[in-house]
Amino acid sequence: MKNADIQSLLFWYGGNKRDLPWRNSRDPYCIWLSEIILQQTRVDQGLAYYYKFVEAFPRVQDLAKAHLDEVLAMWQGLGYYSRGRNLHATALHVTEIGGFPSTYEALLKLKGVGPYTAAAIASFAYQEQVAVLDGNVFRVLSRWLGSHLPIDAASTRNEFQALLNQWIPADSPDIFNQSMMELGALVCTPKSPKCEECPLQNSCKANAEGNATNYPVKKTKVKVSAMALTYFELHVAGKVAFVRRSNNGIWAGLYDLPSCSTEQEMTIDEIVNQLRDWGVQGELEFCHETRHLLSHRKIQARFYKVLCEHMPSNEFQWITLNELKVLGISTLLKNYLEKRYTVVA
DNA sequence: AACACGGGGAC
DNA sequence: GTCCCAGTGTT
Ligand code: SF4
Repeated sequence: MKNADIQSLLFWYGGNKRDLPWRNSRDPYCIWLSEIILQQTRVDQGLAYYYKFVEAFPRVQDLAKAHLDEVLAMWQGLGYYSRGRNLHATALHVTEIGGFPSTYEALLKLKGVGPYTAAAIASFAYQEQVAVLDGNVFRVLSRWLGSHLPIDAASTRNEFQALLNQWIPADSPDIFNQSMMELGALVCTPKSPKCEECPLQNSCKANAEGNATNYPVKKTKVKVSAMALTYFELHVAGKVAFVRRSNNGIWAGLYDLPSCSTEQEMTIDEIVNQLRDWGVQGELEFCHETRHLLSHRKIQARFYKVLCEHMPSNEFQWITLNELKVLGISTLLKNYLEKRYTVVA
């Protein structure tokens, strides 16, 4: 990219940027928080969470003092819950070492901070001359170059990163980074890019070819596998059995009804056996069936209810639906509970 | 290098 | 239905 292109880009940004709260700050905490929230997440979706977190935890020390369950409850609905767990762990670590690291290389060592986020914090908070490379920048650059290299190959990332690091101006690395991302978000969009409004239109190869949507090229497509999830609402004396999901896999660390994950729908025999293993006795009632889509899973969920005759001797936590309000649960379970109990989980 | 990991908006 | 979003961690 020539200097004139970069100047056009920066000028365009000055006149067209959105007013986003984290852009008014050079506080590494606010920038870090916003960047974690916005990983694979649209600004529109993340904005409310950003306000919620900043209000509840104005400083990184406040976030460090919170319990992980509280953080995950606030993260509920945003997805990619390992972000919430890493957010809390990093808040503890940063508080421990007395503040955020101030270089790209040091930021990269933080949990939940990869190449994109490290570059974002380093450039936005500390004006380090390191380029961000996110989905927007990949798309803009792939089109501008007219590149047929798959953007999900490591070699392409390295190549793009080297070009950007060559172009990023020393006196305004933060503005350059935000300009590239903003251009991808507002003009060089995945579908129907507005090339006629683009500050790079005269130098863009894809625009010259008149086929911007031929780019970018990807080699992999995420495959969606089917999965059956059988949930059990186990009641004893006004309380319901819950478990805390493991720190691996889907909805890691969230609270959940006891459930079984299988490839095929569970048979009644399998269900009866499972309940016997748990020591659950009582009449089994089928309640609800629904489907839930994740990026990589197509889930068929079936919900059963048992009014237990005795307290099963096992590892469940028995809580009231009211107590559940302060615990993080999946959107699938939240939708179910809202449908059945009109509670706000 | 390939895969796991959410949810929602736009088309 | 499809695509993909201010990506990172694990294997
Ligand atoms: S001219 Fe079109 S394709 Fe090229 S960078 Fe601008 S919006 Fe993207």
